Amino acid sequence: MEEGTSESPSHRESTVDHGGADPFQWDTREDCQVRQILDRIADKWSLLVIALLDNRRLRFTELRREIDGVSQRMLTVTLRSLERDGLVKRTVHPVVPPRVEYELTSLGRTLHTTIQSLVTWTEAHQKEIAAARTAYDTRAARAAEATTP
Amino acid sequence: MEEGTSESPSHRESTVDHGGADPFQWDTREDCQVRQILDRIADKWSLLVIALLDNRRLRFTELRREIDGVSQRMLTVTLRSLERDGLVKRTVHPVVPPRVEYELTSLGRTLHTTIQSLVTWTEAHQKEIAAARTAYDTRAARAAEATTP
DNA sequence: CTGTATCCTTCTCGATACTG
DNA sequence: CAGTATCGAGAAGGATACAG
Repeated sequence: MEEGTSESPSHRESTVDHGGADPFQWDTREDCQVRQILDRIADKWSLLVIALLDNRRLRFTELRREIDGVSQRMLTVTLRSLERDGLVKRTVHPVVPPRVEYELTSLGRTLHTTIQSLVTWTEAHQKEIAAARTAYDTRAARAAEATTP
Repeated sequence: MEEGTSESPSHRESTVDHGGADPFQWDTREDCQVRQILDRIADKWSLLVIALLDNRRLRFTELRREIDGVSQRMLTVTLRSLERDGLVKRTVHPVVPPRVEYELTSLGRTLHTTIQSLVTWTEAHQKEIAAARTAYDTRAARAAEATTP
């Protein structure tokens, strides 16, 4: 597998070294911890997997069917990453044909809860964002039309 | 500019159409609203910009200096996206040389607040995640060594 | 100073084929 | 059923040059 490991090829230590006493200081470095988590939950499929696994155990094919559009490859890669991070538990039943089930770990469930606040924010503000986009695009269009009348 | 517009080339309406009464139903579609917001804050630089702009007005060059590693191009692209979404306000002072200042909008500040819960979660669980990764990698290494002794 | 335009490299992801 | 392996298209992002 050529990806999915994301074993930070960085030259710097990943451990945060806040200079002061600030409990939560944003990290301007590229290998920031928050960025790593965000990259995980914001990639194309992880969010959906975490959502669908909420309080359920699902088989590979069930996930694949529910997600609609995910390739076999990407579902595998996504699940491996989530498993590696301890967010998803993978259970292989030694039967034939193989039966593999996925479920959130307790850590995964706490992340799910946290993500909900983001979902809530999005639900609450999507109108504003849509409006801002429209306004911006309208202004941009008018500016372009002023340059080329 | 070949990017940054992200004018959803989707064939479907973006407005959410939950079938039932669930206040927050996850959307399995690709053009899900939450995904759009996540893509914004999880791209390589937006999170840092939002973080640095917290309660401050900064000039282009000041942002560039503070972010460390961002290219001129990507800072511009990032700021334009954030501005388009109504998260950042751009103020041009008609002087020469030009002076442009950026600050969070009130919408941007609420997003900043929301993101903090994710930062908090990350701070609280980064040890667990690191441990999970180590454990997974160790298991994987042992498995590989068992196949090729 | 604050951008925009272009080129070019790197990475991601999907399609496809094959396996235990 | 649940993957793994390989390949290629396209997007993202950095370097560089130029402009108002």
